[in-house]
Amino acid sequence: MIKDFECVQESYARDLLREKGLKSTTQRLAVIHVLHTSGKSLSVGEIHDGVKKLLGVAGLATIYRTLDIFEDLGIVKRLHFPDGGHGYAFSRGRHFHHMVCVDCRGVFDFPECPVEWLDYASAEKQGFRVKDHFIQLFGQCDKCAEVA
Amino acid sequence: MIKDFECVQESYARDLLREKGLKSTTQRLAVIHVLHTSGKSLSVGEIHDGVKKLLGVAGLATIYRTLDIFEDLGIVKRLHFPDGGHGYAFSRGRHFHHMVCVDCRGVFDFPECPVEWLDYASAEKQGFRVKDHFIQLFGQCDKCAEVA
DNA sequence: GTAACTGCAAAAAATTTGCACACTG
DNA sequence: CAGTGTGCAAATTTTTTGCAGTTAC
Repeated sequence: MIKDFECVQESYARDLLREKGLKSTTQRLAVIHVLHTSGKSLSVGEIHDGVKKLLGVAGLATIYRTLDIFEDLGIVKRLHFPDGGHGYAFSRGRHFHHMVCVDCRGVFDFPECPVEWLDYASAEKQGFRVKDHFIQLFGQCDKCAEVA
Repeated sequence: MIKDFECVQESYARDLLREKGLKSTTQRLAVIHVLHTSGKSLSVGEIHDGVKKLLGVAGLATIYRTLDIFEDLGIVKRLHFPDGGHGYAFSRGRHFHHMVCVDCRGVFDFPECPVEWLDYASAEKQGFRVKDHFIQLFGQCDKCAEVA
């Protein structure tokens, strides 16, 4: 087992996994470590590479399975990019929204949820009951703005 | 050329295509027809099947290319579903938001844009300039609510 | 006419599955 | 030690590409 993994997300993940009777394996913690040190959203391939660098070997299938679990647990969120691609990033929970820098794919919390402020009058007028939503903001972060 | 294609989206698409120097081919109009008659979001495969039924033959590659173009033009929007899948539906423009019924994948307009009501104070506090956003609401439509 | 398009078949990319072995709790 | 999880390789699924032959304008 590799030391130096400690971060908020790790202990949180350990707890959630334990609650569900799932195991905190080296590979799962490595995925967390990779996401943590990158500080941005990563593609499946990038996560796979990071875990391989950390552990020597890692099956791509394990990465997929791990990300599925983490997404269910709300630790991680699948983000969609304007170019059609997608990636994964930490999330503070299933119902948090994120801002993504289109240049570096860095991820920032977006604390407000504008949808909650909204009454669903127009939705109900169409006979639609809103149960959940997905929001993602695109833009440019500080650092990428400087470079440009 | 197949008759009976006429719908708002068709003439709109024809105009946009012409503006860009692109051609209103039978296949492109067929994609519009299929989306129009379905009245909901469809997977690439479903669109392909629909076009094949209409034209006899249709290359899958053409469907992909057509959807890419239509998405660029803002006629069509790629929607993401909670199960990880995705599909395409008509959009009134690049910046419209939609509600998707998780049962039938029907798509409804969501006229308000809650994000526009929002000041980006918290975003700017983090040094982030918001430039665009993606919103999708999930829920249940009238008909699916009755059945359930 | 001629550029833009198409279908096809092959290639590439992305994701899933089955299974024998390994590790966590 | 029991059941969960892993790596691997193969299977599947999804998307892209190159090209010779069409078609819209």
